[in-house]
Amino acid sequence: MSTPDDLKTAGLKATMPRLKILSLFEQGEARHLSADDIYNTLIGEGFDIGFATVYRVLTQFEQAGLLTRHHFENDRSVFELNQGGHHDHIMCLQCGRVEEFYDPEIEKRQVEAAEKLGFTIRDHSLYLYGDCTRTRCPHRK
Amino acid sequence: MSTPDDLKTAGLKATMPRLKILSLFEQGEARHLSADDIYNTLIGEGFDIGFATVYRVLTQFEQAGLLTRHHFENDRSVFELNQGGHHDHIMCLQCGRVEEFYDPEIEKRQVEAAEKLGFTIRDHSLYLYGDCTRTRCPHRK
DNA sequence: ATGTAAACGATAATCATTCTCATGTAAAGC
DNA sequence: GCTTTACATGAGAATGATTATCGTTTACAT
Ligand SMILES: [Mn+2]
Ligand SMILES: [Mn+2]
Ligand SMILES: [Zn+2]
Ligand SMILES: [Zn+2]
Repeated sequence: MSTPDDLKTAGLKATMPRLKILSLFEQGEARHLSADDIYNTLIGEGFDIGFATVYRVLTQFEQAGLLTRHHFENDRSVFELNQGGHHDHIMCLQCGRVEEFYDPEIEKRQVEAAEKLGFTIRDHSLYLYGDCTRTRCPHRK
Repeated sequence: MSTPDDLKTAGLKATMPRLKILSLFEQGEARHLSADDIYNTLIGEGFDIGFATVYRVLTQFEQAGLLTRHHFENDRSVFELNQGGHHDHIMCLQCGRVEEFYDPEIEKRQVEAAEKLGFTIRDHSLYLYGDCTRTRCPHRK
């Protein structure tokens, strides 16, 4: 559960929609949530909320540094709680499962590649797409 | 300029819209073109074409292996001719300039990271975002 | 408790992309 | 060259995610 102070610290008023949304991430059912996921979960719990609020709050949380927004290769954004530091993602094209990884050598070489071209990196995105190699993908939908 | 055979080889009828679009990439004014870029350029040249055709043809070219589709961190897709092999991209957040790079070590480590997680990579996307370090960004809009 | 600026939710608007469908055309066969 | 026909095209509607608008509600400082 998230506490009102989590929001106040981030410079945001502690409103009910914000607390509910932050809680969804903190209680950790799933690490990567879309606006749609959040809207449907909260409506399903009987909490009255609108898409406008969901999108507004997600953007505010991103700007406040509470969440990171990801653009996988489909059309919608997913969000993830900022905890445990930066990492990159791999998604199974069969079942949609997402796993995380971090390779400091890749990170370093990204900076170097940018420098060689006269750029200073501010951000980057790295997504791998593939298939679970297990005989039967355990997450097949 | 593109020749009808370029299309026939790819298993596509040599129609006027397809030839025009492929030529835009081959004559190389810009390496990275959006559907909007293509539509506006052709309309500007007095050639009558619709967005439906532009999007349809771009998808066909992608499936035929003639083009690669890129999703930068904005909302629209850009396309690039498949020549010279795979590479990744860095975009200037100030002026939108795009440069290309390729680091075999990064590529190798991506495959290894995937293997460790039990995945076989089929595709990946790596985009760096930053600023031109030159005193005055030469491409500022 | 009250006042006020901020936040909310319903709904309309955007915008890139895709779909529908009536018409046009490339190229295969005569 | 001329038909045939399956495939391609362009206009415009539809889609789907996200954003903007706006009247109402609420957090919270006074
Ligand atoms: Mn990374
Ligand atoms: Mn790459
Ligand atoms: Zn899988
Ligand atoms: Zn620049």
